[in-house]
Amino acid sequence: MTGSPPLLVVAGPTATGKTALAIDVALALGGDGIPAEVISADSRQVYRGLDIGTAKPTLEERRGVAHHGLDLVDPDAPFSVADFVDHVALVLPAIAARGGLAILAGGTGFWLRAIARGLDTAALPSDADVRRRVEAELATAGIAAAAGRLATLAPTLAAGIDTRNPRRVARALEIAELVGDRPLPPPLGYDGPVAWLGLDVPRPLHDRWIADRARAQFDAGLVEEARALRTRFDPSLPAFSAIGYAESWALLDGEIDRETAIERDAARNVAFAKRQRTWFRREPGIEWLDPSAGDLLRRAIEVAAGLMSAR
RNA sequence: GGAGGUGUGGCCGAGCGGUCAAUGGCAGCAGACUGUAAAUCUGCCGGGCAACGCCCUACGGAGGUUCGAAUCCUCCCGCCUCCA
Repeated sequence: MTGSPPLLVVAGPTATGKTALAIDVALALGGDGIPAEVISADSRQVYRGLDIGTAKPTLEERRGVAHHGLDLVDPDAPFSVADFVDHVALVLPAIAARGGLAILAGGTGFWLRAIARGLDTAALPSDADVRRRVEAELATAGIAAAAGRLATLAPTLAAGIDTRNPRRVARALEIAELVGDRPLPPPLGYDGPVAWLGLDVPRPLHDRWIADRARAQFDAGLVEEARALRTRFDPSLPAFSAIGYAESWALLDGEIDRETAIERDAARNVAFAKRQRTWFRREPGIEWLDPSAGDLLRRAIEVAAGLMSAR
């Protein structure tokens, strides 16, 4: 009846096996007659063509489990949390109608939170023209001037953001111009049972997993994928800040050798994982599991089953 | 053999007599993050301390000049380029 099915969130830093676990759980539940579908919450896997570099699960790896959140737009299309929220809002009711479980798996903490805690995107509109103007203002007048204008235009909003961060200032100005000065809306919450699982591996081991995956991606043709993408799209697109592409291009251009490219790829992933941990540390209620230790699948299935009966 | 260049903190790279424990970048550590979030931003980042100040160790090595050197001189070591 509800538009929201039980939601199992699988969080954690990159290269810890979130996707694989999500699929395993979905298959296990499917075996018990409960349709479970995976929703990827990954800000780079939404782009078509960024496959190897984003570790997007292949059709084979998906093993027949329905996936959402993948290949939503071309790399030159803007795609923000709000777009993700919209997409998921379409997917969720369908899963609910089938009496299924939604498994939201991914490393983009902000997106995970937007779904599982309910980001009120309607209260925080966006407008391309306003946005363009505000960004131009920021570029010419500078961050200090823009922050100053924000402080007078929308003191409440200004007080709540990092006024040294150009992106935050731009967004706050955009909101201020569109809806005026008002406090940020509280989270909407999730309309159904939710459980958070987090996957993490001890650092030294994780570093190795990351290095291995980086090499595997290069072996699997990441460079060729990057080369092809560059012929069709502007390399400065936000999508290509995904790890692995700049490294591949540098390799193609003869600036670095293959080993260096792999090393850099891994190093960036390690740093990224660190930022992800910082984010998830602040996320309350995560049950952390170590994929290198015990049988996390059993536990994950337990939690999933619990969610279904809590429905 | 001759001419020249170069050696700086984990890496890259400024500094070229004092205001230098040494700009900046990267990496690292900690953190923020309600529409670019694999993004963006902030703080810390030689060691020690009774610590808004002091001490120690530091700019290839050893000496020297100077009140004072990473910065000048000498020798040595390493690397690079050019001429033979």
